[in-house]
Amino acid sequence: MPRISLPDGSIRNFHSPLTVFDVARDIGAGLAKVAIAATVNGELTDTSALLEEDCELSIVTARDAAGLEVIRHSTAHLLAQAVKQLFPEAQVTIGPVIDDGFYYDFSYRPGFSEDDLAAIEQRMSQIVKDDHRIQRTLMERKAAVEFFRDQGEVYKAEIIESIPDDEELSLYSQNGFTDLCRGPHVPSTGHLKAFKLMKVAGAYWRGDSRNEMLQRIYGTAWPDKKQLKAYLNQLEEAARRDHRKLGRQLDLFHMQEEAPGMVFWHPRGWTLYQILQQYMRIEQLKRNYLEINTPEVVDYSLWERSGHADKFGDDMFSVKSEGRDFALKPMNCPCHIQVFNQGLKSYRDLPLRFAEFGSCHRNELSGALHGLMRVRAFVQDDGHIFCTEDQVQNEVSDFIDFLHHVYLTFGFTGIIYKLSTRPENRVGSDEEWDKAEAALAQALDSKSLSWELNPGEGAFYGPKIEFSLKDSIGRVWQCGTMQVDFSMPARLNAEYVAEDGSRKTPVMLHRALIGAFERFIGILIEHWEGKFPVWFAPVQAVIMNITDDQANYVRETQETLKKQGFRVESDLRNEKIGFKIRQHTIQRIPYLLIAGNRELETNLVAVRALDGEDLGSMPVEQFVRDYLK
RNA sequence: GCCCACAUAGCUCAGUCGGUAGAGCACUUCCUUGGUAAGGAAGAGGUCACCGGUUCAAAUCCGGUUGUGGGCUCCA
Repeated sequence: MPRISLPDGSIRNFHSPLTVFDVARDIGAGLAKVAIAATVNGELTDTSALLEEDCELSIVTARDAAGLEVIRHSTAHLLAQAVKQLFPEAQVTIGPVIDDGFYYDFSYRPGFSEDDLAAIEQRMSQIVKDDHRIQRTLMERKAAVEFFRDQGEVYKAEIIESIPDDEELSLYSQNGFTDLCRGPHVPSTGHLKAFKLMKVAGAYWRGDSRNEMLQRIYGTAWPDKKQLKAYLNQLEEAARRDHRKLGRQLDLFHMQEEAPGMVFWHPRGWTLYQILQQYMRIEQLKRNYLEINTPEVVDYSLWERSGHADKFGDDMFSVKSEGRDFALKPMNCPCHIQVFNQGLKSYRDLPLRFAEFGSCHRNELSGALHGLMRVRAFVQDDGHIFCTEDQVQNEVSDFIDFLHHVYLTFGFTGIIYKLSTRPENRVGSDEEWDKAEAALAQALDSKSLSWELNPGEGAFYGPKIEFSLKDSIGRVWQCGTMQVDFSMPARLNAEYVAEDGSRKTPVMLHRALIGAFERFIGILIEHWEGKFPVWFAPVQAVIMNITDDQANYVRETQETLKKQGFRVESDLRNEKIGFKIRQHTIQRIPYLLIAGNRELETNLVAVRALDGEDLGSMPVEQFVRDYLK
């Protein structure tokens, strides 16, 4: 007779055998209806699970976070069932839960079109309406492999074969459709009330581009229609913040077919770029960086010596001139070593910090390009620190502080930290890797940052920390980086004279805070939704007249502000003031200054903030003091 | 590069059954000189991304190329 403890502290006794569902029904018919899973002694299970011993039980419904995951997982199975009904020759593979929904990968040579999605979704709704029971069964591994192979499901069979021998295999069946799955799942298909198939995409089997490309169908699922609708609205909202859209609306930049993956910056966008660069220049000078500049077109032999030609040759743009082969630099490091190598360096010179706003070109795969976020020509806030091994941790620590200072200036809080460690193919000794990985991890830990480990994802020359930010729809983009390099200084003969007079090879740290200006500005546009703070706004204020009488006053006032270095435009067009305000508000100008006869006579300007707030009339000097500075 | 879509005026988009293109905004000119998110009128503007095919006839159907978007892979 099991004793069941419930979350409210009560204990109920039952005669076994009984299931989770029985308990839920005992508590109330309403609960039994909405129960989709349960936790038994903290472990998530199906409502059909048998309770044979004393346990702590909590019924899971769609309202629980765990319940939502179950719903999404079950919706993925629902999708697979619908696909198998409509396209019997399609093979199932995997169908996991992801943020906001799920996907399922199928092997289906003809491929799915977007029209197919509508038909599949319709079939899914029908299966939900029929409310089929979902049943769990256990099977031995060998039998399971045979079971799926018999059905022609070679991918499933392959998955099962890769599962360890001792693990229990569970299968879930709904109206004749059976899938391998750890579960748990909702009790019946009728519990899946709000879902939508979002898109079809290709995805390589097991994430390897040498494998077959599968057909992936993405979907979203929610406890109810209202939440589904809210989610879809939220997506539309995010699309409004898209930097490509705002880039056009705010006249910041454009791209065109003749230069794929490269940016034409317009006056306002280039102003953003310059403000960001000037800000970074001042901040790094404060921290003892020495700014340099190096060539963009460099003889191919340097890339051969640095190792780039070997590993990244396809990604480099090359140029031939007078029979010589050149390449556009894909990164700045080899050039920085050339500067380091001029003149004999002493240990007293270390750490030596070079910085460059380095213009790089990389011939990225066409399919990888993405607005400002992934381009073929970009400028990095690149820097290389030449130092001794003992100086590494301190430099890394200072760098993280620097990065936090910069990111906080822009209001970024959700920074994602990843530590990528030694890959299989690498240079350097295990001792060096141990030391460098430990230095990076300790620098992160000493600041109490929570970071993810990316095992095996480091560069061949050393481990790295990646600092990433999210765009408006939650896509993660790497911006900052800190990499330890054991290889390149030696390859390119960098050395310094140590205390004992011997020649030693310095460690090189590659580092960037914002990463690429293009990407960072893309993220900033979305982060601020184009409403830049006044210090960053390409146009800080527009001053406008009401009638022609104030035209000269407006011109003079604009001149006064421009002479003080502020970015101010005037609007003297023969238009009503409401029209001008509307246009400049849409352009997200932080302050609008209005001059009518009242202001002309009193030598004031009427100030309106972007949010519409009337800040009153004031002398220009007061506006500068209170709002521009 | 691979999978799925898309490409019409400067921008946002419509264009049915294949019969040589349309709206709003923006632009130019004129009227209007006004007080905090769109004053009025007229005008100009398109080799329907590009190349080829089918057809008496192609923005429309078919094939290819380029670019863009969403994914996958990649991102030194």
